[in-house]
Amino acid sequence: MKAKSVGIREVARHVGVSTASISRTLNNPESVRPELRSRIDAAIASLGYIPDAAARALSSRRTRTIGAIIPTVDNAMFARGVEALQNYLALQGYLLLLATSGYDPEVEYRLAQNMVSRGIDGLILRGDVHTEPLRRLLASQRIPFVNVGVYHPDKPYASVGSNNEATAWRACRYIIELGHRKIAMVAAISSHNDRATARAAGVRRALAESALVLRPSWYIEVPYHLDDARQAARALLSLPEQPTAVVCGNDVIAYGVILEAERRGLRVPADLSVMGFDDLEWSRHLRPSLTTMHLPTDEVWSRAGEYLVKTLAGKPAALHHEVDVALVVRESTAKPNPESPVN
Amino acid sequence: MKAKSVGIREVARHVGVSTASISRTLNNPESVRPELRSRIDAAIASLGYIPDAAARALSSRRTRTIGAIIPTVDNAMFARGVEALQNYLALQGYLLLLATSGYDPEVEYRLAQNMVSRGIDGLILRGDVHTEPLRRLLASQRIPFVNVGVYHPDKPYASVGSNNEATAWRACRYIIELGHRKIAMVAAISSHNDRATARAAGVRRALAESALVLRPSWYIEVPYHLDDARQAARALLSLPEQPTAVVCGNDVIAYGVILEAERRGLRVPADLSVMGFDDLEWSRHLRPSLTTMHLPTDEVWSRAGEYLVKTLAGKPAALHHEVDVALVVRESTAKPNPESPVN
DNA sequence: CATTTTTTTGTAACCGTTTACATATTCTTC
DNA sequence: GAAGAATATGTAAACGGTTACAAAAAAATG
Repeated sequence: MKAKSVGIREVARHVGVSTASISRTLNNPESVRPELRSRIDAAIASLGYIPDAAARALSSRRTRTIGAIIPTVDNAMFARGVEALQNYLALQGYLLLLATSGYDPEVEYRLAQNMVSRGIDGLILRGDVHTEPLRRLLASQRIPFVNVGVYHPDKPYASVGSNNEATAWRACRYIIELGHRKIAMVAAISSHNDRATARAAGVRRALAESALVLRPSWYIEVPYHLDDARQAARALLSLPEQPTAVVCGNDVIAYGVILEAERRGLRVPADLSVMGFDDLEWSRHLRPSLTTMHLPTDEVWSRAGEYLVKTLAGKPAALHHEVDVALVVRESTAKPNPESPVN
Repeated sequence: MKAKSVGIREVARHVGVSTASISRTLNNPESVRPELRSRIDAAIASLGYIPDAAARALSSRRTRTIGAIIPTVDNAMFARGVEALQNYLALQGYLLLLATSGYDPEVEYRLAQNMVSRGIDGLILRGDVHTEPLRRLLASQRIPFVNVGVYHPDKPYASVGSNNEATAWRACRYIIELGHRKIAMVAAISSHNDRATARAAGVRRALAESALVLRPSWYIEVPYHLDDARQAARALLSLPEQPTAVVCGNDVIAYGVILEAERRGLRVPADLSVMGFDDLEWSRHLRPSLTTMHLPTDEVWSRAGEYLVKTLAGKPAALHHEVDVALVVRESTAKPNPESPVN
């Protein structure tokens, strides 16, 4: 009845060698004579032997597994990034252990604990708002980790991403240079989200530099859904005084704003300019296509993986990596139109 | 220098009991006297002891980890499903080990092997095209698994999803009943994708029942990207004889077709009806909003998790579960228009 | 209160690998 | 071809928990 799956001793007995040789062919093939190695390989194949990773991890203290904790996978950016990351890791012989925290640092901490206990070799975290216990945990276990989506060259732990504040500043600057003065922002929820916070800060700074101010009723935070973005746009466009441009925290929000504006009879960009952030795959296909800041998501994530793999291999790796962001001008932005009904 | 992280023996020594008691408080708290238990809990907390999952897995032969192998996470349906699944599993105290195969059964098999060696308690697979070795592997290791996104009550292994053939049939049937006769299909790549295959078959059957036939030039398969869908639409709409309706393999394709049709000056649905499949979150927001078949993605995936959790707990669970799909009529479909330029 | 039953705790073997170290084998070199 | 060096293989002790079984303590019974 019992399956009694084959272990390393079975294989050893079968070939007539010691378990050490089997282990070696598996982990360090060059160290065993080719003739023997091939006999062992044959036996492994014929017996269908699969090494037990738990035992392996226990005795070698390595798992070749990298953990990643992200807020949610139901977000095009993360989905894409995780895909790129997992492809990179697979190539390097690592497996990805993925969990989502729902933007809750408490949950993030528990997940990290769970992963540590499972023996991950390294950890990838999104952003930068981690609890102190989490940092202590990783330090005490000597687990290398990297923050993705942020770039903090001054901090002592690794990061790969861009400077969100500066990027948002550029986005807003572009809108100002187009001639807009009445500029609103629909941002992502900033609580426990340093990227969202930084982006809002960048916009504020750009405005301030032009002696403009983001009035409270022109700043709205919404979840990552078209519904909510439209809701925000509705509120914005019902105000007695309306903005001529909206800078958005991400492309999904921007698209929601466009949809709602057009539903209300406004033309984008003639009556309202809308600026995105992220440059999702479909942003260039929309009508109007989206002016946005392009982030090289794939690169960010695979570089994060690269950093860990290198570090684990004992090779030197730069602690911080900044990726290039680019302003992509498309159809959703234009000079403010004095003829427009909103003016 | 060495951290020498605390183990169970440390804790035991600290409290002055045997390791067995520590283990028991961890795994079966009721079996230890409350007074002792709380002393142990305190020691665990104060020492910051984290049990080593590898050792645990090795000696108990359980990991409380569920594996999932999906084609890609860069697909709104999968992303959403995985999110729902992981939430459910987290609630049940399981961790999700995720990997993507890129629609390659060979890769899928290798990933499964890797996961098995890591000791997953159960496995979730997308669809139904699995290699024979994979099935043998799971059988020999006695690892319960479930196929997601398909419903095959006649097969001996678990499935949860809908009957894609029947659903596609309904979609096409609806188009036919609107009065369309010139019907094209832009499908997802069918190789190694049973859902795509089944959907195409359903459309063909519906057509056949109305004495219609899907001519070869009106059937195009494309990857899951707006680009490719638009390309296909371009080809379709350049044909000497053009269809009045297009049934699409999923919502992304449908949206691509709409975008391209409108770029070419056709109005949807006046000149061309477009039918989607899946009902993504944004499908109802588009202009025109998408007529499509609604699939309860979240439910499908969490039910898959539920099946495994129940099975692992030794509770009985139905081997097959069919979810409800619904035709959602929105703005992208209409009766064929005799005035239309395409006629 | 002695005896039996039940509950709590301890002992130690075991889970399936890896790897330091010892030993055997093969290759160089003179 | 013997001595020494280099390489290949074997031996056996970890790795850090779990758990069957034994022993001790507490509770129930007559």
